[in-house]
Amino acid sequence: MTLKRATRKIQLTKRVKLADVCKAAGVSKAAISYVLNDKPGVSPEMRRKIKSLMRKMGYLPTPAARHLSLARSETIAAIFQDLTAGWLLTVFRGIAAQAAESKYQLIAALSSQYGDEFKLPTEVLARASVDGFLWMDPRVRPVLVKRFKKQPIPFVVIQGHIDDPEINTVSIENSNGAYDAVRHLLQLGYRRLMLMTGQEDNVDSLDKLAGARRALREFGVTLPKEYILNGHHVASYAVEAMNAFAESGRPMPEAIFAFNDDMALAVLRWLRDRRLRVPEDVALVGFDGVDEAKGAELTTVETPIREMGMTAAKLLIETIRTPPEQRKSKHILLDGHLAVRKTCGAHLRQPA
Amino acid sequence: MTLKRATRKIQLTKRVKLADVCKAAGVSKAAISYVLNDKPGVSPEMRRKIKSLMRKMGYLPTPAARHLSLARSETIAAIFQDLTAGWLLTVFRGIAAQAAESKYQLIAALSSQYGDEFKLPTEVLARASVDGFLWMDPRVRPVLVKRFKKQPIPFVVIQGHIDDPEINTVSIENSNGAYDAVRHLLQLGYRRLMLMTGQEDNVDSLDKLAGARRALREFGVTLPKEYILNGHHVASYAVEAMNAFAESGRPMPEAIFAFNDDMALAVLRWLRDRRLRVPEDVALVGFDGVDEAKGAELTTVETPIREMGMTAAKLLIETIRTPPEQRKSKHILLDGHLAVRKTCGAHLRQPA
DNA sequence: TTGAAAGCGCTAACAT
DNA sequence: ATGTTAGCGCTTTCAA
Repeated sequence: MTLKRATRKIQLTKRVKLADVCKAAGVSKAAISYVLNDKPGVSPEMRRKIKSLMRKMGYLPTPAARHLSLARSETIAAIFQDLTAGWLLTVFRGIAAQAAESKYQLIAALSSQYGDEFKLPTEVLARASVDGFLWMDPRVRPVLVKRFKKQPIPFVVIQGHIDDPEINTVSIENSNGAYDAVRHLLQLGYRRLMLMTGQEDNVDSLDKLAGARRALREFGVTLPKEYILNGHHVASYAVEAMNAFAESGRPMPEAIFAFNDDMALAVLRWLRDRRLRVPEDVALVGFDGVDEAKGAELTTVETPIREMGMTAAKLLIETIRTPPEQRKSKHILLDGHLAVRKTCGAHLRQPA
Repeated sequence: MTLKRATRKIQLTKRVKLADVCKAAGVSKAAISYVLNDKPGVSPEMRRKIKSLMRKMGYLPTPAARHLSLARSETIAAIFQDLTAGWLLTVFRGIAAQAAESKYQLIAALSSQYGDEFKLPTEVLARASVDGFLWMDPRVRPVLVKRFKKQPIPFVVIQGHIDDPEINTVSIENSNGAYDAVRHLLQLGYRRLMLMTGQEDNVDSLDKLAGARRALREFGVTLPKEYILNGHHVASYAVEAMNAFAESGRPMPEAIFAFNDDMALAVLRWLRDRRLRVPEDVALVGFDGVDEAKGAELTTVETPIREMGMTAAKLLIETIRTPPEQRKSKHILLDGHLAVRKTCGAHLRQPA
């Protein structure tokens, strides 16, 4: 690390405040405030004069004073356990886009540094001027959430499986999407299926499993438990699971439904590394609709991840803008839909 | 989109304020404030009593009031043009980690929605209670930055190539890193080299080019301009450039130095798709040290991206905590270092 | 150890 | 159209 120390000191101007401008302009504070907030009550010429004076003096209103006076900061916080590429980043960018659109500032609070899933929201509420917050943490549990209901500050839980009528939630629907994916495979004639799931206690994974099971039941297909692999929703685990499966010597499935695209893409690579053709030898369907899926021609359940972020932010801001006594909480569920591409083999089995 | 409308209204508790607690406790506001801020001046028993009372009444101090009173919010803003996976996300997470470590809140401001590179910082300063900001935008120019020097709020420019002694900057060193990479290739005996650069006017790219040229000069090697390809620092452009080069019919280079890993990895795939062995037929070196480079055994100039974010945040917070009249600006330059792996062929040419 | 009161810099109701 | 002034909810000095 190279370090140059600059010698000259930074120039110092004391902060100009509203009172200074008002003195210089020879008008009252109210007039300045009106100009600042584009409100009527000031003559056009005075308005111009004040504006140019503010610019000349380098006046910038102190947000904290506005926040206190107005009792709102037009700032929201997004609370995430972590922010990694892919899913989470997409949700976050959706939130950021909607916040900007609604002229709100966005505080990013990552709990990876805090450990406790309760501490972070508490910390943010205590230290930051926020009008509300978005909460996206797979660890949030109804009990936890209840403790925040007492605060008179609104929040929205994202993909949190909280079934409390008093709490705003936005989630992506899992069960029907998984149902569609499996039904699609069954309709194409595949019978020996494999599921690559998320962790056993992951609610999203359980929902997808339920959907998959529903489709299997409708087609009267039974799935031996050896063909349900736990990939933890993570590519490397999926590969391990495939390796273990291969060693077991069981016949390869005709088709695989992976509960997310990360795993599906890993499985795709795994299969091709072993000279298995996709979809000719093994068909494959994923879930999520991440960007890479398109390039890989992966058939997958495309879900509106970015929209979920935007929707959650919009819902939060709407709630903030609604007088407390008129607020009603909403549960918004966003549906995915099957995007049929090459890896499921539909183009081979149902020629147009 | 399915929408369930919950019927029960959210329970409403009016916000408890300091005055309420002080009335309930039968003490003055000062006492409450002391307890709140862990300051002396209150007897232990009273302190306990007040604490339990605050909890019971669900009292949370209003941050905006603190901010105004203290003239600081312990909040900083990170201003990015956009937040995408890879480099930018890594910088951002470094910032977030350091902010959390220093107990600062972090505002994420993305200019993708604003367009103008000047508007966003202005907007943030006007609307958010921030004590300072980090500015990471390849479009920042010295003129632009000068306009913010007048504000009495500190900021740090990240990877911005601002050579102003009064402005704090943190950047990653490009030229020496590129020099090391090219010298390494030359030392291994390669002579017909190729450079895959960033955009012509990109300062980072120009710095790397200068470093590369310096190494070439030292070895007396001249590089025909046909072997300097413009990959715009982007994978897809790099592939296009390789395609165009292949069509030209010129002999393939013995070694390629790509100015970032995204391009290097793309080139790696391109080469292998054409049955060219790396490093046996063509050696390859990248720049950045992204996560994927390790898996691909890519020799690359590893740069401390995350550290840059952390360092910038730390510098900003230090500046904030320094009385204005004592502030001195710093220019911090973080060095990368060559990580020798398989794609440069060192293990073949210099057997241990 | 405790309390009273003067800010912090703005907004907005009210008076002129 | 413009000025006056009482908050907003906290911190902190000063006096008791």
